[in-house]
Amino acid sequence: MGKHTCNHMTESLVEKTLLQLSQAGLRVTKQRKALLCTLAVADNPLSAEETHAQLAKGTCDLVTVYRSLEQFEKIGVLQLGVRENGTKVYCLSHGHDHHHHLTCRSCGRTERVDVCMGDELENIGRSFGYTKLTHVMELFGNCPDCVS
Amino acid sequence: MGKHTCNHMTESLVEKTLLQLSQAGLRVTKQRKALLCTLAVADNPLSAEETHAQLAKGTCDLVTVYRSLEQFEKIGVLQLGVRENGTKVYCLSHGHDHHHHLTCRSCGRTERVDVCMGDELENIGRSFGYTKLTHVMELFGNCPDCVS
DNA sequence: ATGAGTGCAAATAGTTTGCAAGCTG
DNA sequence: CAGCTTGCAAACTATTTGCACTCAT
Repeated sequence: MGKHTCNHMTESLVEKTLLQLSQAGLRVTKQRKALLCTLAVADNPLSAEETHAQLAKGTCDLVTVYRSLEQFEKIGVLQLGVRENGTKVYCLSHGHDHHHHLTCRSCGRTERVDVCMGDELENIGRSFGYTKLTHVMELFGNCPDCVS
Repeated sequence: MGKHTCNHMTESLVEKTLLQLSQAGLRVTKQRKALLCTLAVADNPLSAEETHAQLAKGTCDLVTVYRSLEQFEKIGVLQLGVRENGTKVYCLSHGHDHHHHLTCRSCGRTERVDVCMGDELENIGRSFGYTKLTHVMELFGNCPDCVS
């Protein structure tokens, strides 16, 4: 499986995201390109460690992954999630299609859940007078292969 | 503020919860009583460290807090949440009123959000063939006093 | 009395910070 | 060439594990 090359389908997505970086005043480096490429081909949210592990050896230090992912999330190109154990995970915000995930707590298999009541929730937040609202929503369960 | 004594309002709730422990085959110890008492009077979800800090000095080791909270969550008397930074937090499941929280990321102030689309979400999970579904849902924002 | 529960110490996992050197715009 | 970015080392926070001892049932 292509470890550090982007396929045709994800190429334009990465390009578009890199553009967003510049627009946000961040610099485009080979490390960041590689990171975005990895996230673009991932079919589920990745933790910093996992993202790092996907990169060709020597591409980039783990610390850089942490720092970049955090910055990317701040400018909105990545969406933040949490695992049941508290680990932070990130996935590309494909345009405006905010979504969530259903993760098997046994094997890690992940399904995409397009339902999101984020707006509804954030309106509630607004009604309390809160601003800069964000939310985290994750589903966990045992997948069909992990009936355990 | 009453650090380690339960007031009248929370007393019955703690008693009821202790009963649930026995029914689940767990033992009732003075440490666990103290833990539940602390959680019963807390007006927002507490992390293990925070729970421990509320206890009278010497009541119980931090490790015991971790172990107990985890077990309590497993038998359903506590509800698990996550902070934006991944820290796990717990609050008493007052009967069946599953709920969520809106937390100020600056001062920590917390509001209770009674809206929950958990059933809806867990049905989606079931439609994927997943079992033992749980979910985590937390809202974060800046409260009116922390416009920053 | 028997095994669940506890405390203490130590190990882990995930993440953050400091600082000097490197690269982007 | 200014300053954002990176790497390396080290510090930290949250949480887990091993083991002998204690206590609830």
